[in-house]
Amino acid sequence: MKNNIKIIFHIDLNAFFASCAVIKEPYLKDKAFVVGGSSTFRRGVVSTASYEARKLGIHSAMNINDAMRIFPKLIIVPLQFGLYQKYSKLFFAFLKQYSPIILEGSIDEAYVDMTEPSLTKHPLELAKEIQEGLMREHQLPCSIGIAPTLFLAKMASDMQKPLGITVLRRKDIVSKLFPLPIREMYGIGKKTYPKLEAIGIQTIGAFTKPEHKDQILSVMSESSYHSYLDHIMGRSSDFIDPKRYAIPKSISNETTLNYAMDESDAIFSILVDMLQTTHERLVKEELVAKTIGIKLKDSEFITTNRSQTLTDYTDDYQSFFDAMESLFEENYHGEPMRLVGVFFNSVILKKDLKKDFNLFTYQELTRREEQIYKTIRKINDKYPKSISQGIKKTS
DNA sequence: TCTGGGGTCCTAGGACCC
DNA sequence: TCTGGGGTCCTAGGACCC
Repeated sequence: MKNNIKIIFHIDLNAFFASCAVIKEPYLKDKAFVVGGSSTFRRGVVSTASYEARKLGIHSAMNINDAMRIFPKLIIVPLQFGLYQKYSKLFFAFLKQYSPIILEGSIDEAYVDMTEPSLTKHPLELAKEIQEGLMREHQLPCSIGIAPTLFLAKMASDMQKPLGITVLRRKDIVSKLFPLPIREMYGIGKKTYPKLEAIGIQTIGAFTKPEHKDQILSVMSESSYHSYLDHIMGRSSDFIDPKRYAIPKSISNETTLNYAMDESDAIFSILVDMLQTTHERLVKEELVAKTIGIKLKDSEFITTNRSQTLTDYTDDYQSFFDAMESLFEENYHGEPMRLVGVFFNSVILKKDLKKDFNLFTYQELTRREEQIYKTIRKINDKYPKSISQGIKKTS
């Protein structure tokens, strides 16, 4: 058992893109609207629905056309990423007033270690202050989960929306977490929950029953099973690493085409455009990458990724271009494509490059040295006397 | 109903080396 | 002579999340 129980807050901005839209266009307040889509091409999906739209049965990931069919007077607000970035920054800056130990879970959610602040003020009071402060200063409604681990805090913040505050202690797990449908568990997605439901696991509580273990192992690996079990029982991580996600591990750019395109030159020129914009971002953020790849989706929406790892980390455009060109030539054979994209993998900070390289050389030298010593030891074992005599001579 | 775009993490197999 | 196991890197794909 842990001696020091941590107090982790998970703070989730409610309908974040919709909240930003209302800040910018106050007339949207209390209206049924959605953010997302690309109305000019009549394609795309709902990114975020306002709470009024949700009452009508409109939800995120829904096709815009379907949403319009439900409510023809639905207002469609285009995505404005600059706006979200701006309010996201204000959100995290606001939280830093309470604790420096913050993990940016995504653009609109944060994990904060509130153990220290809770020594002088009750966690519930702190949560109320944060919730009211975000609303008063930035017009951003949020839900807050308070728990001893990151996972439990995340589950707790989901329990009351909007504007909820939920405490989930280890002793509350059976009463508050166990009754939830298994599909509401963070990490269980649309592929896994039907499998679990099919074998009779309907709730999070049922998942934990020892007599169900064998059945569950028929639909997932033993390591996944134990990791989910640890999450549920409050045995997973309570450590917040602010540096996690600070540097991207990959960056990418992709686009869905309006129709299935099969002109090789046209597809390649789109790829070149995407390489340019992705490469610009790489340089702007002072990153280097080692792997470049292309992503293609055919008219059946079957995805193919093809990548190539270069000999070294680099930000040299021509190297990426050449690799991309050969990947395209080797893998594209004239099929109609609905989506094309470019991605960089194995991304690191440019300033870490020297360090990494030195580390590599160091490891390489160490490895060679060890080999040499091994060889010497072998010889030593074979001819102990002559070698020791030799050493004596030289010393 | 023809289906976004940007990410993270995990797994598994093959190649290669020791 | 045959066989083996472990570690690391690369590639591809899948699941999941916002």
